[in-house]
Amino acid sequence: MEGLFRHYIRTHRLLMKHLNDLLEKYQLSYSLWQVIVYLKDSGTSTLVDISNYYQVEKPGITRRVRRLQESGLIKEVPSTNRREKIIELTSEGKRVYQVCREEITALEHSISEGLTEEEKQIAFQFLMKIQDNILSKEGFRSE
Amino acid sequence: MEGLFRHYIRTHRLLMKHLNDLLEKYQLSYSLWQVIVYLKDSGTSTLVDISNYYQVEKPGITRRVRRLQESGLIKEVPSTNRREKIIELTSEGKRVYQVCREEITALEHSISEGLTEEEKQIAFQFLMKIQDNILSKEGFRSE
DNA sequence: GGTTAATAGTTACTCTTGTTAATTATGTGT
DNA sequence: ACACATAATTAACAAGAGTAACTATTAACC
Repeated sequence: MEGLFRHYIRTHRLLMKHLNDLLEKYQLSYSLWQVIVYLKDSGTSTLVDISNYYQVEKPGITRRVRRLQESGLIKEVPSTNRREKIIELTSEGKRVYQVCREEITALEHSISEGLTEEEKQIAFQFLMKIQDNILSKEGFRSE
Repeated sequence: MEGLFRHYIRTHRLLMKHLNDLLEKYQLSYSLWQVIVYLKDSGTSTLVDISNYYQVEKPGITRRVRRLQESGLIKEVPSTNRREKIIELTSEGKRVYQVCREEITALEHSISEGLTEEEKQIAFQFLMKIQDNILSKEGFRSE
């Protein structure tokens, strides 16, 4: 299968460009969107949780969270633990999530046009398999 | 197909990390590797050709080419046209290409382990279809 | 043929994102 | 009580991409 990964990476660039164009309208980027999605799913979270989930170093998450806090999309939840910072979406954050979610879903549909459910299913399995293989490779060198 | 694109992007991060780790051993990165691959396929090229192919702005290509020239992997080809710069791989560049090519192919195989040719074929078609859809979307807004 | 317009490449600057290392503050375990 | 681990932050740095402005050269056209 010649060129599979090359096309994978090439397509990624195109996709990200569209996603970021879309999110830019809301003063967001994909990296900020990831935090929003994570909070939408988890309700509340610490920064370390997000760091582990996306495998991004903590300083990166600190920056993302600061920017989202500044734009009023997330807020800190009062907690007895004064070491960790627990955050959640504000109501404005939830609203923005909904709006973007719809736009992104529409984009995804238009991009998947002409593909059958079965093809998408196999593509999904392909991704999961690759992910597994990479992660198990990493496991062997103890990461 | 819920989460298809999320997984796509997530997997991309993992993949790039491995590719860059591999290329780092040769003082390369994926962005430099792209130029090498393009020159391997095309023989000679101008900077604008590369810029168009990868859809990266010209200053980015200028930077990549400068770095590759400094490390002696590409060189300028004498030409009558003094406006455009025609470049090609040096013999050292071709040697490095071969070495990296083998390593990358091995990495790709290990990452694709457990997938049938048919599955890879469908995944490839999936990527091509997405690419087409995105590009035709762009076409409509005249890019 | 000479002026105008387009093109190739570069430079300077900015932005986003990510990394490592060091620091502070707080919590846990023994 | 003390040593150790953990959460978060700051600072410094690097890779990569983008825009705008500029130079030099070529192509186009009247």
